[in-house]
Amino acid sequence: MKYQYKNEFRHNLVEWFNNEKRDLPWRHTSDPYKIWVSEVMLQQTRVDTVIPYYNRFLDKYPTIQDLAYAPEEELLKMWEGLGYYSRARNLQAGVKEVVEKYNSVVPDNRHDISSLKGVGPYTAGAILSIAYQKAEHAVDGNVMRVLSRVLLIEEDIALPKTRKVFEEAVEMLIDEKHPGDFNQALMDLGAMICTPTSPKCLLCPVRDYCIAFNEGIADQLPIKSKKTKTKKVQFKVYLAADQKGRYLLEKRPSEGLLANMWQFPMIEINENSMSDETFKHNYNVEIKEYIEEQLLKFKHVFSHLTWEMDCVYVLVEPKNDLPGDALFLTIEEIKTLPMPVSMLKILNVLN
DNA sequence: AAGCCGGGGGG
DNA sequence: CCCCCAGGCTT
Repeated sequence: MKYQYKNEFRHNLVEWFNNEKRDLPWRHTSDPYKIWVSEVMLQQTRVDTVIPYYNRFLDKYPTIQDLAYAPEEELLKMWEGLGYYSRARNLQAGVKEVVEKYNSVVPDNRHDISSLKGVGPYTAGAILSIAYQKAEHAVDGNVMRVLSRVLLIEEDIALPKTRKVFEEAVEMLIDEKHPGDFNQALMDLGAMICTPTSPKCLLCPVRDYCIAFNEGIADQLPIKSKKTKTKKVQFKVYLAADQKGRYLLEKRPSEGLLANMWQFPMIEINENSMSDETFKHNYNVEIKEYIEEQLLKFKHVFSHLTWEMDCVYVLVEPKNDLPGDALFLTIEEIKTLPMPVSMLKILNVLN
């Protein structure tokens, strides 16, 4: 596979980047640890969302050792609202491994860095190219979109095997002298010019070298097959206060959706089960009084799932020991726990 | 290869 | 309503 204009393409792209690049917090450092943090936060997450999290996170954990030994609950609280919470746990596991097995020095080769928890092909290439100036590919959604247009690649980017096509394309095109700038230039171009819909081709620094633009089909690329099917689940959520005005909270299981995050008790609504009976049975409590039959009702949307939440406010009295993962807490205590956004919406009503 | 894993912004 | 976002892990 050859591309006769690659030298000009490369030059124009990096030149554009030097003039137009966004001023982002992680572009003020070359610390591999900080680049690593930014790349993990940016997985499936927009730049504007990440910026405040990134600043707060590195203020709390300025060095790799600070993060390696942070309490998980505190770590999750710092990640609260970002989503994909396993990223935080995997990041800490990877960081801890670097501290203990690599003398706190982030590996500078693809083999070793890829062995770290949470570091996949993209993140490995991003850290290696940006922090260490290694000529490594870093193929993300932006890069696939840009190069599918420039090189008229019509493979389905939803298929895992397609990534290899783009990795080879980057290896062909990459600026060996400025690999970090080259990779980031592709991402900035994808974010600012070569956007998913309505690409601003007239402002594009490499449109002369873009096959799709010259054929007038840039807006038809990339090809992506996957479609999302979203399920609905109904829950009755119990804001259950005891005599002292504390609320019943529980910690979610250590695996699966929203692992280890805290929530108000919620019972899935089935056709053939009574939610209140299940609630009383599961938590060993008696419902003394219904304060609010419908305190709050809302939908919370995930990627593949929608929770339909029906929240009630009840006064309860413990009849026996609570389950091991549940306890009564004051509002102030609740606010220190990591909770998913769905639960923060409910917590806000209590104030 | 396909499913799971959050949340938000934009068309 | 839809899609997509500086993806990775598990099965």
